[in-house]
Amino acid sequence: MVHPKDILRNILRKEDFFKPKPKRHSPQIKALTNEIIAHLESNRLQKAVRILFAEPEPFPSFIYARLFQHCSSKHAIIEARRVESHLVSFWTTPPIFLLNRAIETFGKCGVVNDAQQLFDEMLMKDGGSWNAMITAYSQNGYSEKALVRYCDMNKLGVFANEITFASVLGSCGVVLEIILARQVHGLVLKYGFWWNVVVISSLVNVYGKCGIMDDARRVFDEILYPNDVAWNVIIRRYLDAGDEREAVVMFFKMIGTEVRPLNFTFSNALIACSNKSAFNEGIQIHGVAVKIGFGKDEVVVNSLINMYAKCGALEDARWLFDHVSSRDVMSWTSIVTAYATCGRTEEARNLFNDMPERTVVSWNAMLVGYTRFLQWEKALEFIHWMRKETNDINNMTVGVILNVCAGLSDIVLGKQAHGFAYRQGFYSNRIVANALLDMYGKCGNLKYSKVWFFQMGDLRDAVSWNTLISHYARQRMSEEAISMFGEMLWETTPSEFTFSTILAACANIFALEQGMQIHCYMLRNGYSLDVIVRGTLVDMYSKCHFLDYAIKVFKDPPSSDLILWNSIILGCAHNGKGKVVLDLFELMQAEGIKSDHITFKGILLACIGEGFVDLGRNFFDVMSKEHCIIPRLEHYECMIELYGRYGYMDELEDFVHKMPFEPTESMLNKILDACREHRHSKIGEWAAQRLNEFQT
DNA sequence: CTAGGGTTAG
Repeated sequence: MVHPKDILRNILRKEDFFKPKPKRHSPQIKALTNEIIAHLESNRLQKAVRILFAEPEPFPSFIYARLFQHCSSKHAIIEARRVESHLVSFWTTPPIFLLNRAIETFGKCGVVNDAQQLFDEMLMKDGGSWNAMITAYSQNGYSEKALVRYCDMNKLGVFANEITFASVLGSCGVVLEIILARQVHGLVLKYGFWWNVVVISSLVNVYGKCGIMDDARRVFDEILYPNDVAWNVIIRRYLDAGDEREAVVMFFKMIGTEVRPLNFTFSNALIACSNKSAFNEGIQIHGVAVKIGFGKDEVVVNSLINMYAKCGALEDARWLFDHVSSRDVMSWTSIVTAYATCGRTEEARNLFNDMPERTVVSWNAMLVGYTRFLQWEKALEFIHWMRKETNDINNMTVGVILNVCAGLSDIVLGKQAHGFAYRQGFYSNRIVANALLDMYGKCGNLKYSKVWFFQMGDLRDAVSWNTLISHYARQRMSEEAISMFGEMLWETTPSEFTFSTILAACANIFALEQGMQIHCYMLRNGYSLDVIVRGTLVDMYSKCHFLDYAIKVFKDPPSSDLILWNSIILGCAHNGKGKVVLDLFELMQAEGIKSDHITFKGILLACIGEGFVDLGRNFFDVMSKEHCIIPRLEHYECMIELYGRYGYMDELEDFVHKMPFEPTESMLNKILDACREHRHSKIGEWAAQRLNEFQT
């Protein structure tokens, strides 16, 4: 069998026929050539090119190659164009390989149009020309064009080689072209390129990017000696696929081989630890990094800062930052992010102010910190400052600006931000579009939210559906929310977030039937019942007086999540199972679960239901004295209800006068009712008088 | 000689 490479070689040999015979260069050209080399060696590209134009005749071909090489590494577009123009002007037939170099250089300089023009004008092309063109497309983000060119190449019968395949697979990975990638996989095996690490790791990359980790792993395992990039690819793909565990496992497997990791591989492993809050593994990776000499690598240190911050070890992150030898924008941004995302926005801001230079990401990090901790005013002030200082914004910035408008429920501001997003050209970005949807909903303009929702078209995703449904649910339009859920199933897949929203809507209107259906849907389709979903399920069942089911969901599997315990406690309290509430509370103590103000609200409600006045008073005292929970308005309301309902009027009077704040209107009404019921005029008169003051 | 991977925000 004839190897395709040989066929290619034969074709080339035929083309040699058309080449002009190599001619001797004049002594003058030789002198100029030496001059060019001298300039290039001392890094004077411009002068070198100028000398080239001193003579309108061909120079030795290797000099063009060297000039192109310099243009590529310096991104020198003008010089590249000049060298190419000399080549095509003064040669009768420029050698194909030099034109290929020109195409590559244009590609590296980011001027794809120049590359394409030259490619289209070439009368003679070889496989290298196609490779150069395809690579130029794929390196500049024109993945579809790269793939189209590859198809043209096949149609013309030009053979692809390993370089073609590597580029094509890279583009397939960007546009998730799995079908073409599989075809290329077949050709790679057929042509016998299975030994080529570059090609095979590109395959691993495509499979991983398309979410087919099983195939990615199978191909990876067939690499005899994976190199650093191959390991990096498989680890990164596990990370993106959400399999952080396997990413870390693979990282340590790699450490067991001779291959020295890349700094980015450390980053990827550390990100995996951050996502899973795997502090111990993170520390081990830190140890490895120091041991094999990555302790001072900026990329690694920045990732370590992030890892420590995300694992809650802010002080360790700070220590690293303070001791890093050379701080760059990214380490500054990392430490600002660390402080901002854990709510220490003040310290984050101080660090931010000290930054020698900033990027959009640094600005955004601050903004995200403010919004996550609901500091809307500060966020707004920051936005104004940001707009004054820099024009650098991206979709993230616009999204957060819209979040701030939503948080402030300021529709006027929101509309301004809407216009801003439109003018800045971020209208067709998914994050921005969803933020816009959310903003109109939170500002109370649900009507426009819905209009925009339909206008979004292809931009609409599961997040958009969740957003709109949650706004319907939040604005007490539960029926609409539930019917939208039905429509959602036609277009996209619901998430746990969707289910908890819908279940809450069901609970609002006591739609037991639908609630149960949702519950069954989740079980049938293998959704995990996380604590949030279980909490809403418990809520839904107990609101619909289906306490047995609520308890079943609560019990299995056992959980130590406080919110879940609160849900069942409130559920029992509202269903008149006060004694169960007290049992549950005892169990909670035994399990060592810390209670909060909601737990105690449930307990007090239970005492009201059962008429345990002394017990209730006792719990109210214990709450602040032993559990360090400051009683809130609703706890005081409960106590007033408790004393009032069971006629403990002296205790009631004493309690009300000792309250650290003025009684509210509804409290006074409650007191008045109790006084009527139990014929106790003294405090009743007082309450009536205070109520009158309220009305005037 | 050309080719593959890639940090910080949500």
